[in-house]
Amino acid sequence: MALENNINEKLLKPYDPKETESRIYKLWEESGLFNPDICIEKGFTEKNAESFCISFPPANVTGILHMGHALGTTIEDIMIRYNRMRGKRTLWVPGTDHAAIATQSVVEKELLKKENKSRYDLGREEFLKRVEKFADESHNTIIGQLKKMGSSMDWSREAFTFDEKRNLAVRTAFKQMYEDGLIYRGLRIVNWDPKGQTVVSDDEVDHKPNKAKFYTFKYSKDFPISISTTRPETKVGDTAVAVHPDDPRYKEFVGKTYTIDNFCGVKLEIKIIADYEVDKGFGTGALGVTPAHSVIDWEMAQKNNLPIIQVIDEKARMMIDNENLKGKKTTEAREIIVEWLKKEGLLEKEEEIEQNISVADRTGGTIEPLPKLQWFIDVNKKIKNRGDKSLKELMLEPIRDKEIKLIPNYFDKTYFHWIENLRDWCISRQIWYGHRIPVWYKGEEIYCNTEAPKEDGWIQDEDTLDTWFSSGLWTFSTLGWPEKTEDLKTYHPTNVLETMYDILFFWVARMILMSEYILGEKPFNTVYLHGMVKDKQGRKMSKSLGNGINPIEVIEKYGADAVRMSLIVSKSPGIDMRIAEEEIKGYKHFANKIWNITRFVLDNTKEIKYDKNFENYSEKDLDLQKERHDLIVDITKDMDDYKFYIASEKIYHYTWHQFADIILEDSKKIFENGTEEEKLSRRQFLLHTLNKILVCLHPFMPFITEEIWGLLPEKNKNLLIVEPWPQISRKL
RNA sequence: GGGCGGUUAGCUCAGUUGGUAGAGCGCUUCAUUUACACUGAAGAUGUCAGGGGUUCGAGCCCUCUACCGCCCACCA
Repeated sequence: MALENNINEKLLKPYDPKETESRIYKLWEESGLFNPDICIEKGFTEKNAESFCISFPPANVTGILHMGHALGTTIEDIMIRYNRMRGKRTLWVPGTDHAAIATQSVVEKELLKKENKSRYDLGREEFLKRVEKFADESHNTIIGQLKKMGSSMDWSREAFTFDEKRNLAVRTAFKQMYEDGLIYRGLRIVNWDPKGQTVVSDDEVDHKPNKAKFYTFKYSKDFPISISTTRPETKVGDTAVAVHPDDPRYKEFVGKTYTIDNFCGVKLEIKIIADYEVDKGFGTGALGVTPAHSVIDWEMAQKNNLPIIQVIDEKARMMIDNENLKGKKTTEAREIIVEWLKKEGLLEKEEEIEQNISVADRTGGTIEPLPKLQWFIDVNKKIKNRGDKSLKELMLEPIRDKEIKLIPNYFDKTYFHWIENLRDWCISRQIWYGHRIPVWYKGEEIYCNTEAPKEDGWIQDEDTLDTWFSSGLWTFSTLGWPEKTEDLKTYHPTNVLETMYDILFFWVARMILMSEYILGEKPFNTVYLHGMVKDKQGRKMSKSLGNGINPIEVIEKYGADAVRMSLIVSKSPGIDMRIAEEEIKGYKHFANKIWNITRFVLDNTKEIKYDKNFENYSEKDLDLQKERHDLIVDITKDMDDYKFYIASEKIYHYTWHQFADIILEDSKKIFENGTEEEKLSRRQFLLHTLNKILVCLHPFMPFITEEIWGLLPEKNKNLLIVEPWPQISRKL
């Protein structure tokens, strides 16, 4: 009897993921089973089943997905598929993020490169059209990529951080915070990015090491105190010199004011003040106070009632009324002033030092601290209907009280540290792509609401919101808030938030803030933080190094199942991982192994009918059954503990090195020399074990397992995605 | 400056409540078409970074040190 007639011809050839995966994904989509409502409708999920929900971290519409996205998506899909198989009412909400500044920067860069134009050349309306077109294209690419990874997301609930519903959520949240006095407008020294022409928050500033010249000089020959600086050009804006109150060298001068008639052509009034912030041991122990261009100096100016003179404008050019300096770039002005100091014999010392310079993380522009009127969220104000707690406390408490569990838990400490140092969050941006601030002005009057005022003459604030404001609402804005929807009731708080550790502050903290403040509940129970995907040598994958692995390319080559396994097996949470193509290739071999296991099992069991409840196992097979049962108990526990890296390795090891290498080899002997009872027992065992392997492996390798599931001879079988996970006794 | 993490086989990493050191890849030898060569069998490889302590017993707990990595702050 020829083999070919009895088992599917597909199995005679090596497993072909490329042919299989798109077909299987389509099958799933057509079944509708990614949608929990349909699972209930079709009877796969109990209506009152416990819910399990993950909000997919909305992917930035800035281009294509990278390996990090592939990792996160895989981990989440594993959790979703596992919980769906456990019978839970399981929802994975997909979405994308408009990513305001990130997306705008990408489009601006392209515009400059291709057309040599700035956004101002196009104007707000035309520029926004370009951004939207780009965002739309990126969105489509991203959705396609997520499907290729096998993500079992409920596409009917897809959301975008900048669609109509989310925009309403943003306006509603803003209004509520404004009315509670948590959002206020204030004049502050902010991080101004001259390149992006916008303010950025403290979290969006990176520090880069930089060699700088450190100059020590006096404002004039008669001035009693020398000061030091790396930025002489700001010194034309000085209004004081601060010294330590206990510094004997300068005590006698404190309180006096000196007039310098000519400091590089500028007249200065310098008051000598005492402040404990000053470090006696640094430089000359005296600090030239520039209130308009330094945060600490600004604070000193407030305390001492000093005049504030802005000398640098938004384009990082000198705005002081002086013919030598006006309109000059800060770097040019620096040279002019240093030359002048040299000429006048005022420069005492010039040394090279290592310092850090602040740059905007998206544009790379050098941050210029400037005083500006911006919108802030007050993190310290007590909130009446939240038990007089501040936003800071609302963010801190769920983590401190273990109501939200971080995996790995050592991130708790990092989180606390960040909260302790948290200052008011600047939420207004001068970029164009984003949620417009729902505030209108008419003369001195200010109006804040979700809709524009009806009367004429009101002008809306030009600014847009920090992108993290809308992402902060994500766990509940995706479930329909501000409407009181069924979804919101059923799925919030969500169960798990899975993301990379680098946005713990940007995003995770902001979600806790928003959910605790607006809904009075946590946004999720567990935060699973994954590490960064690096190349074989441990370097960050980047375009400039050209060492990135494109997930889609490797999926084409080795299959999504193999890519998923390579990202999961023995890769612990929170820890950066290295990935090499050979490793992915290894799991393609594994897929083929499973394929051939199936071929062997089906070929050797075609005489019998699979009996799920078969009981007459031989003694040997009872031992094997026990071993298999113990393994499933183990794996189930690992899955419940979020230890996918261990569970996946165990099932891999069992499949290849126990089932294939030992049990299948042993079966050949039984089929040759065994009794009829032994043969029947083993045949039933093989079929039963193959079934269990497919089930347990499904969350990790969904495509091949579903494909084989469909090739098994049993009739009336449901899709594997809704096959119940094995029931195990928890007694042991 | 403050904080966090790491150091285990040649490489990449696991190692549950303390109880005889593990996996994958690689390497050596053998098997040569057997469900699978995208294969199988056998094998070699460790001062668990170092010192000290607790314990009957430490890779794991405590303590000190060294080195690597990351985060936050930032001295003008």
